[in-house]
Amino acid sequence: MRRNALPTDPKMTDAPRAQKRSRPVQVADQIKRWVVERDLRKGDKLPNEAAMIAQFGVSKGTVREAMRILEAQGLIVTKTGPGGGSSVGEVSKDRAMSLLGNYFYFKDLSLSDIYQIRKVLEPELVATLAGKLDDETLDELREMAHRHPEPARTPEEEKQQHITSLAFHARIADAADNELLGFVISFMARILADLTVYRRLYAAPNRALWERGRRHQIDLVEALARGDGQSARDIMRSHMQEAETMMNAQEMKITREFMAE
Amino acid sequence: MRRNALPTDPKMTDAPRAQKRSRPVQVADQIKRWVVERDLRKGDKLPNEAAMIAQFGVSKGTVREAMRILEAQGLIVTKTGPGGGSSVGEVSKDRAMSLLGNYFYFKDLSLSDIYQIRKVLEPELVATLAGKLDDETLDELREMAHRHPEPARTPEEEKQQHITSLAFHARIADAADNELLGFVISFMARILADLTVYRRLYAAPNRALWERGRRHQIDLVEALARGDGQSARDIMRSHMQEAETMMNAQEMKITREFMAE
DNA sequence: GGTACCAATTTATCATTATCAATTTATGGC
DNA sequence: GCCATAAATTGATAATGATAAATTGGTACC
Repeated sequence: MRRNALPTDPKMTDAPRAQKRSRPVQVADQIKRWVVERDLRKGDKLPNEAAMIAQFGVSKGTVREAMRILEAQGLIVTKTGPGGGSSVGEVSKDRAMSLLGNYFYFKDLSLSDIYQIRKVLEPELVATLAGKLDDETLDELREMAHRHPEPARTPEEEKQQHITSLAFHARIADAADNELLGFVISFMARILADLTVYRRLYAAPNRALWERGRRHQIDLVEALARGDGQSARDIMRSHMQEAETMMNAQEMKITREFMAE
Repeated sequence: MRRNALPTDPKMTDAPRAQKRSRPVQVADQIKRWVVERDLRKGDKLPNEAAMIAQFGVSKGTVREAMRILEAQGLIVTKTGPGGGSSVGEVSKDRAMSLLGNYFYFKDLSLSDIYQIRKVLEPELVATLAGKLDDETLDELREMAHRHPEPARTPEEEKQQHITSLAFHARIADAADNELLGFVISFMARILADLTVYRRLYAAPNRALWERGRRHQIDLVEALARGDGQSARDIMRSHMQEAETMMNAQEMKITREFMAE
């Protein structure tokens, strides 16, 4: 299947274009078009600096600034030395999350915002994933679900357990066939994981609550393993409901760092 | 409330860092940190080129490349002239969508992927929005719902109707309190809108089907206006179900352009 | 003759410096 | 007030050298 196309220039038409935008940006857009026209894929090489200088009739500095633009967007990678130069580089999930994180840096997301979405998306995901996970993935999930057999006794342990739990959800998301669904869920897990660096999320929960959360994960993996989508959906729903309750019980200002790549 | 923080550098620790990454990237990261430390906001000014050259001890070209990196990510804007220079610029929704679109360029999303998510998110959104929209927004929605009183007679009209319908959904998403929820829904609407540029999405639908779709939108606006969240949710669910059916009836390869900023 | 190593060469990008052009705000004359 | 001009700032080019890494080629060893 042919792929999607890169965004080059929306607002301006072709004739009066080329004005008002800096040369590096124009060159970057031309390179994007060049890549799309040829349907280049990850690893395919671009012309080297000298060739671009000649082709676009701009200076070396301009070409380099254009390359930094494309590099910052994750679209190319550049290497020095013989056989080096720039080549098309698939945008990594990490980078995409960082760039999206920059957008939400200014947005003051709340925990309830995130849980409103988790509550509906995560059950949907596990329902479609039931019976489709390979043994290796299931084993990984089992390991994570069983990793902490006792409630945390220190804030450090608690933080570690929380991170493991988020990694559990992210691992499921990574297995999604639906890339968009998987991405959104992973993104939320990452936001939540970043938060724990700066603030303790869970207040000392009682043992019964903790045990229910653990059971949820364990039961979920087995429902996924035996292909029981409906059970998986129900368990996840219940799990999300409970997690949200715990979150809401906390003082919950969101203080997130700009995400790192 | 304090805001989230920018991603500077995850993988490397502080000591052995600063190696292996190009100077422009290092400078860009330092500027990010500088911005976060001072909690600068949109419009706040950064030091000018000359000052940065002095502060970081690098050449003008390096500083400029660093600026292009930050600019490409939407984090700064730069102006020439007296009183010009670079300043912090809130990442726009459009740019965030473009950058995210670059990621999915390589991912071969299918229509059913998108509808799997729309089916659960859009009903959730309208349920929380019922009774909370101002009159101006409601009027806009009414206008869009009523804009095409007759089924399309030509492919051009049909495309226009489809775009209006997606704008309807995007308009609702823009009104969301939950910025993440609104963003994801808008993003999906934009992907779908881009698709129509290259391919006719709807096959000649029968009049009854078309009329039901129109009714859905009209009824939805009124449910939102009178604050009836449950009805709004049900209507949207039904609407998504029907739209998905129409989509699935089509040959549906996804061929999207790289999104433009 | 082949193979493993190591140094020199070559091919790229990386980075600096110097200089001038373009743009836009500020200023001063009227 | 208006308009021309100056000043401040980024934009762009050219020339030069530094740095990184793959290739080449030589050499010793078996």
